[in-house]
Amino acid sequence: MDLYQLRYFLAVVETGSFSKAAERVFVTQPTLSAGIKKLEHALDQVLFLRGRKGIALTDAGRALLPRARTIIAECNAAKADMLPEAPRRRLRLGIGRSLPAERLAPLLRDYREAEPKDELVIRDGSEDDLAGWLAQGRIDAAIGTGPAPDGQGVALFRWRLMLATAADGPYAGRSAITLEDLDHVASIVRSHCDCLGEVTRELIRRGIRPRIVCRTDSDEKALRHVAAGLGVVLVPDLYRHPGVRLVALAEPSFGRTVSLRWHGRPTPVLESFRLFATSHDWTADGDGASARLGWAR
Amino acid sequence: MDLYQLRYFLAVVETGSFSKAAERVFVTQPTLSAGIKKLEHALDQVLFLRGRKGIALTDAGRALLPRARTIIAECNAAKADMLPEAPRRRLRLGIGRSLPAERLAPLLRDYREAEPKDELVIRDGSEDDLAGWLAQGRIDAAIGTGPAPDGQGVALFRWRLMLATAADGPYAGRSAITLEDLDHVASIVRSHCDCLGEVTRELIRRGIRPRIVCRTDSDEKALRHVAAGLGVVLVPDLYRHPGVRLVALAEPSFGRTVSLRWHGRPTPVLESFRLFATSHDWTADGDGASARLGWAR
DNA sequence: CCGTCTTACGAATGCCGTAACTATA
DNA sequence: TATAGTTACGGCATTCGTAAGACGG
Repeated sequence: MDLYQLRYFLAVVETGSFSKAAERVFVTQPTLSAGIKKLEHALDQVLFLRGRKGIALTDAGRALLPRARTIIAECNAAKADMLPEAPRRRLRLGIGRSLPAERLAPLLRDYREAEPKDELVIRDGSEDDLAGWLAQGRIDAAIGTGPAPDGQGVALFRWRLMLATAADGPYAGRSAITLEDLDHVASIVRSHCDCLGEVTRELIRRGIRPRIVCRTDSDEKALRHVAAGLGVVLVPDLYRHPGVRLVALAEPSFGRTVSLRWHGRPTPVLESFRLFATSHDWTADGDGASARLGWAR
Repeated sequence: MDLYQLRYFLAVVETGSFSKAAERVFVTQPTLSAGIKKLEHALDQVLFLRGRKGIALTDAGRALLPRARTIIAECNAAKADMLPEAPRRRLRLGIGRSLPAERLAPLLRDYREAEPKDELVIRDGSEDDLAGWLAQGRIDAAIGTGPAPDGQGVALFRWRLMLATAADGPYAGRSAITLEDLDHVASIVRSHCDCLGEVTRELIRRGIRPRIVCRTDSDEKALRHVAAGLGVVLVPDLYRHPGVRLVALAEPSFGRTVSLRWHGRPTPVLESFRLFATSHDWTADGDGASARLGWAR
């Protein structure tokens, strides 16, 4: 067992792929692959299930994960301890309200562990807030769905609206639905949804009238109502909730590309964060279990 | 920075010397020396002060120590996690009452970190107790001053009786005293002391009569009384107490050799523990600060 | 055919041991 | 002279990159 192997291991877990992990640790993909193999051999355990859908942790891998995290975090902290008075780098980061916190948390935690000396200051707000703060220099960068000026932003991932329905409800078995299926259906409206305008316009254009049973600006409440069978709701596919199944919206697809964007010349700490964010595994769940794990269980 | 370097680092701290550390990690001494140098270079910090009296940790070394401990402990634990159902090895260890617990604790902690799967069961008792338990097979090994049958014991370290006196008291400035100096001096008697018989016999033979002001079987109480100026007391040189200075007993030297001993054929776990105990730094304080540090401060 | 991971091979790095050296007591 | 640590040098393991192969969508 060796430190670099644990770094490779964490990189694979955090990026969700061998190739992206290789980028993150600045080696070629075969080199990283060999490193993981060495680690697996040293522990005499298979750590990842390599499947066409991606990478999944085995039980042994899950057992190793928290230990690897603390080992690498302690190493980084030890190195940080030794550089006294390094000018503290700060990154003020604005985050769009529409992004679920549990998706962002792993990225922030991973970054803090990798760069313990950097200070991350998070603030969330609407897309308008973010644009304003960015222009005023009150934040250094923003993660959201707003447009990025040329060369001052990178796409991170894309989400699409999906229909959230009770796991035992009428649509639970369907692989996809269309807007027409929503006519007269008991529906919940997330009043803060980024796509609300587009969707209602399209519904009106097609003469579809869902039966609104609840309006809320809380995603959590909306999903709980769905789980309870009150109705259905359109949510970004990032969300997960017990008792709720997500069904794809077939024909007109509503969605947003979430990007990291900034204003002016990127600072060093921003470059470092950008490297992390662009190679992050956005499909993973907040607790480290992979969303792709479905195929492995 | 690399794992093997941290292992070297811990070995040096725990054994108090480069040579003994090299034995412990099964490399030659130059190899270990180079490893430490690599670590110091990687962290850009001097970790050890090499003096003629031994090794002392620098501030940087002290800062690194707890992190190195958790890193290595987590690594060992991770490896241990991967071997499920390894037949749990148990070592029942008897410890003589005369040994201060704070001297033994570092050894036990270090061993537990190095071999997290092994189970250490500690029991303390008098030397007679230890001998009896050992013969009955109720403990696997004993650490104490009793004699070891041939080939069934190894010496660990030797202590001598020293005079404990108040730091601001009359003897505090002396480098050594003789028994004669104790005539009519206010003295405390540790009634459980291993050497009590020898000492009193010698005092009587010489016609020396200290003035007994307190009898106790608590080392802690005795030393507190000394610090308060009640009198002096003879204690093993292992002891430390705030406000108490130890002065050597010049001419007749009373002492004991502490050894690890067992009965019959040593088990594998005992061999493993013996390796640790024989290369342990018995001069170090319980909190990891070195007793030899005097020369470095 | 592209994306993803594995296998194969040559080069460079670096760990390790032996041996010689230095310094203190 | 003995003990403790450092420096010098050669052997060998291993990490890394490049290139080619296997595998599925």
